[in-house]
Amino acid sequence: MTSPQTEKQFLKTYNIHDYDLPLVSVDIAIFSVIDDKLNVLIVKRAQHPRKGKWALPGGFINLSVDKTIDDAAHRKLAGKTGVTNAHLEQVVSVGNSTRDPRGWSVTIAYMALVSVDAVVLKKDDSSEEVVWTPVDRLSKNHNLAFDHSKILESCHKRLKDKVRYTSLPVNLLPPDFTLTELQRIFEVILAKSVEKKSFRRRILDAQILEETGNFRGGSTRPAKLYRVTDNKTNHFFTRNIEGTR
Amino acid sequence: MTSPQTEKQFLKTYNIHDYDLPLVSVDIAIFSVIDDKLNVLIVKRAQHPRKGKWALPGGFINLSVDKTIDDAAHRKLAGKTGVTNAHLEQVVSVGNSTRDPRGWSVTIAYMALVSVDAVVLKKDDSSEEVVWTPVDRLSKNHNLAFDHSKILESCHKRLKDKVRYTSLPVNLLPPDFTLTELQRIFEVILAKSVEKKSFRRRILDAQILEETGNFRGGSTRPAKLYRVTDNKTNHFFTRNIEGTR
DNA sequence: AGAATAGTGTCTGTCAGACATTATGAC
DNA sequence: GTCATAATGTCTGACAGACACTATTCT
Repeated sequence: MTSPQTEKQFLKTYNIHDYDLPLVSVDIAIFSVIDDKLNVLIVKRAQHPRKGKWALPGGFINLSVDKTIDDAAHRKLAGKTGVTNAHLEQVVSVGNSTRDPRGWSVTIAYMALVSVDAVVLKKDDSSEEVVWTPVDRLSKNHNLAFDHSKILESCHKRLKDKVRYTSLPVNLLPPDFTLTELQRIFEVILAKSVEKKSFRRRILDAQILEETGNFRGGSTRPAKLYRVTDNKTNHFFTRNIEGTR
Repeated sequence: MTSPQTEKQFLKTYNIHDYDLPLVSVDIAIFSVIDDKLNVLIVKRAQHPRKGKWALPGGFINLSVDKTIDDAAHRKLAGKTGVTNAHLEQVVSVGNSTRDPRGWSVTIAYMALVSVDAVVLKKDDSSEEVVWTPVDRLSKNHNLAFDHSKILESCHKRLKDKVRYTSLPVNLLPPDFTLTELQRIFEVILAKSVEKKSFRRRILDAQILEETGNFRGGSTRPAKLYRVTDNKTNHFFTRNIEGTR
C-alpha cells in the first residue's frame, strides 16, 4: 500500500513489539548525613541478576503504575524509606548494551536528599537488606552491582558541585536546625572546614532561613533554631564557597 | 520449581518480551549562533506520528547499531550535520505515558554546540526539511511536535546557566576567533551586553585561550586571533558573569 | 571563675562592573 | 588629521576568607 496514510491509520498498525527495545529502570542514590559522614542507602539484591550483591535502590519502570519517570523514582524512594517529599533530582541517564546481563538497558539515575530521622527503612521482596553506608567506603571501589559504583560517583559529584553554589544541603537536615549543624553538613560534603563567619553571612544574607524563635540548649550557650523559608530550599549563590584547608 | 536458581539459569529463562517496555529515543537541541542570534536545528518530520510537523532531530535507539546512548546521540547529530566532534552534553530525560501516541516513551535529551560553518545540513528519510531557526521564535510557543518545545526550553536553560559560569560557548565558534567575537556569543546567549574589560580579564586570566599569532583585519585596528588551549574547552569560573542591563 | 559553644566586628583579597583612555588600522 | 574598532588603566563594589573578639550557658 503506497497511498498516504493518516496518523490514525499509522497508529492502528503500529506495534511496539515489532522493535527491539531497551530495558528501562530508575536508580536512586539516597543521601543523608549520619554521624558527620555522608551516607548512601544500599540494598542487598534478593533477586537475580546479581542476587546477593549490594546495589542502589531502583528497578524497572512499571508502565501501568508510573505515569512518569519521576513517579517511578518517587515510588522507589518511598518504597525503601517511607519518605514522600524529599528533594529528588535527576542526575544522569546511562544506557548501553553491557551494563545489564538481561540486555540493552537504560537507567535514569536520581539523587535524593533526606534527613535520616525522617526515614523508616523497609525491605521488600526485591531486597533482603537495606542499610546506610558511608559513601567514602564505596565510591571508588567496585563494590556495587552493575555499574552502580559509577552511578553513585556521578550523584556524589553532583552533590559536591552543588554544595559549593547552592543551599541544597538544607534538605539533609530535619525541619529545625542550628547554623552550626547546617555548617557541619556543608563541611561533611565539601570534606573541608568552613569559616564560621563567612558561612553565616552567606546563608543569612541569602534570606533563605527564618528563626523559629526556639533554641537548642546544651551545656553551653543555646543556639538559635532556624527553618527554611517556604520554597527557598534551593538558593543559587553567585559565588562559590570553597572552604579552608 | 522452588529450588534456588543460579544467575545463569535465571538469564536463560528471562525473556524481555514478557514485560511491557517504554519506547526509548534520543533528541538533540543542536545550537549555533547565526547573525547574532541563537539558533537551533529543527527538522520537518517525514514519518508518522506528527508527520509534517517540526521537531528536534532525534529518534529511537538502534540496539544493533548503538553501543551506548551517547553513541545514539552522536549518530543523530552526525546524521543531520555531518559534525562528529562537537560538544555534546546530556541535559535531561523525560518519560511518561502521554508524550508519544505510540505508547509510554522515554527520551534522553542532549544539547550540542556547533560552529555553523562546520555544519552541512542533511535530510534523510525521517526528515523532509532541516533548517536553522532562531530559538526566540520557538521557545515559549508550542510550535514543535511532541513535548519538544519543553525539551528545547530545558536545553536552552542549561545553556543560559552555563554561559554564566563556564567557558562552554567557545564551542559555538570556529577554531580561530577574536575576543570580540567570543564576547558577542556570550552576549547573545545572556541576552545582555557584557562589559568589555571584565570579559577579557575573565577569559584571559582563566588561561583557556592561546594566541594564534594571526590577526583578523577589517578596515580598523586588526584583532588578535585566539584558539582554545587543548582540552580547556569547559573551564568553570568561581564567580558568575552577570552582564549589564 | 573556667570551659565550651554561639555569635559578631572588621580587615584583607579576589574578581566583576564601570568607564575613561590609549593604540592601531583604513581613508 | 578623522573614524572605527582593539586593547588597556584604574577605580569601585560585592562578597568570601581570616581571625580576634564578645556573649551566654553550665559546672
